[in-house]
Amino acid sequence: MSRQTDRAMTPRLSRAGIVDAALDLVDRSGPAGLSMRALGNHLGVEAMSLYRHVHGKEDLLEGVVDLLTSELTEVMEREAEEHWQTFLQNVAHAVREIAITHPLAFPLIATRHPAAPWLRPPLRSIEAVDILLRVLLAHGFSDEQAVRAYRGFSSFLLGQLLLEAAVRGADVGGAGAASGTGEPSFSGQGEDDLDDAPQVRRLRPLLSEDHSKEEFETALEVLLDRLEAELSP
Amino acid sequence: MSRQTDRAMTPRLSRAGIVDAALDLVDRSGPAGLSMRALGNHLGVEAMSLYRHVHGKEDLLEGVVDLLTSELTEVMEREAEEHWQTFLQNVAHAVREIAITHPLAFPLIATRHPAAPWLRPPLRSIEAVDILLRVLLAHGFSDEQAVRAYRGFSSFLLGQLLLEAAVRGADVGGAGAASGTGEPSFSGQGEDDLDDAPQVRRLRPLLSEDHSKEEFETALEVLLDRLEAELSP
DNA sequence: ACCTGAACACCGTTCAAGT
DNA sequence: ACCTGAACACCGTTCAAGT
Repeated sequence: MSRQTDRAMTPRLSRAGIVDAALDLVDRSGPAGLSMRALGNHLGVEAMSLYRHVHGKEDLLEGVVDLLTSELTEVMEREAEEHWQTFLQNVAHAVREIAITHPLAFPLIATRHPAAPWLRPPLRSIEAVDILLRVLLAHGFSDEQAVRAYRGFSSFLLGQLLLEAAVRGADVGGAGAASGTGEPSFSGQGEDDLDDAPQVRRLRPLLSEDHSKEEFETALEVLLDRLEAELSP
Repeated sequence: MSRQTDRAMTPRLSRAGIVDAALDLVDRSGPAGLSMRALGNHLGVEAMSLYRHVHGKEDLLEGVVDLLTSELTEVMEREAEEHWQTFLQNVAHAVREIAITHPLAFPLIATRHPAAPWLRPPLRSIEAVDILLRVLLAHGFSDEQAVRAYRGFSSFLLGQLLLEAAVRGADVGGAGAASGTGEPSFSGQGEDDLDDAPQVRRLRPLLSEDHSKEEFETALEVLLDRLEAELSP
């Protein structure tokens, strides 16, 4: 039927291909839109076939998270020789890039239980954490300072980017809600509750402005300044 | 059969009771452990009966989040006359209390799409945001400063508490994994990968220490100081 | 070696029917 | 008025069977 080499059937499925397709599905319709059956369908195959290449849905999601963060580890390896401030800047921007290009998938990175208790999302691999600690230690951080910096850095990234991803994810499609059909122009279901919230009503334009880029940059600056101050008091 | 008043059957089910039970289930086994059928079972009733009192699972989860945050709004109302720094301190501690007592449920607050785009978790009600803005404005914050403070405050809470809840949630039961039976003493599946991560291995004791309380307090201090500096430059 | 059909134990949800 | 049985369209996962 289809073209194939003489002896062996080229396998139509592979773990990498399956994980790619899974990320694709999540990007389009969120984690709720990812089912083994929908994924099989998307790949032109029955759902059961996936189990040859992936240990189950849990493993599949793990694969998606790894795919998202693998790029990040590469950045970290590449930038490991930079000054620690430049390094953290570039890592932060790389994580933000992931959050922005995959707003519906980013919560997976944040929310799924990491393999070890001292792995703090969004840095989810031992390798990544090791590089980060190594860079800090190489620039004069004590053990305690390096660990504290790691903690502050991860908290900062998570808080900032989860909220930014939520806003962008809502634009893309949110929790799989159909948009366009249905209510004609009902711009949110808490619209009249604003009568009891005069400040929110008055400041609505300001509250709706998107300053995520600048906020991220200045919050990152603040964090780096604080780390530097703690480093050489 | 069972005791009842003369005329009317006292309804065995109510929205509040259902939502209470749902939170109970989530607290015990995480969001994955909450199904309409399991919840019905837990309440001694068929799953279909729940639909009289709750619009569906989505609405049920909304109810759980509201239940978790209702206490928070009360705190905010009670503390609205305090100085803005005291107010933010007390609100922050109230949110942390929720994260600590409901570590498996807290991600719901963080991750579920809020009703309006300018509602930033973990502050999920218009009322709560309005109180916060009002307090800040009453103490000399400009509109822009108040909105910026609101954004910084929510990012801080989310990053800090989501990570703290994740750690505590893993102890409680995590993603519904059975603990105790199974592998005898296999303390985590990335144990030998530590060969390639010398810093992580060396610093493992330090990385495993839990300083979430102090970190929360000092990060909160830093945030408040920054807001104060911005307020009167 | 790889994919599939059939099957099992679950989901959320609806609706006519019972009391 | 409130709860239920039966049913529908979905899930994840297993396993013997097909090619």
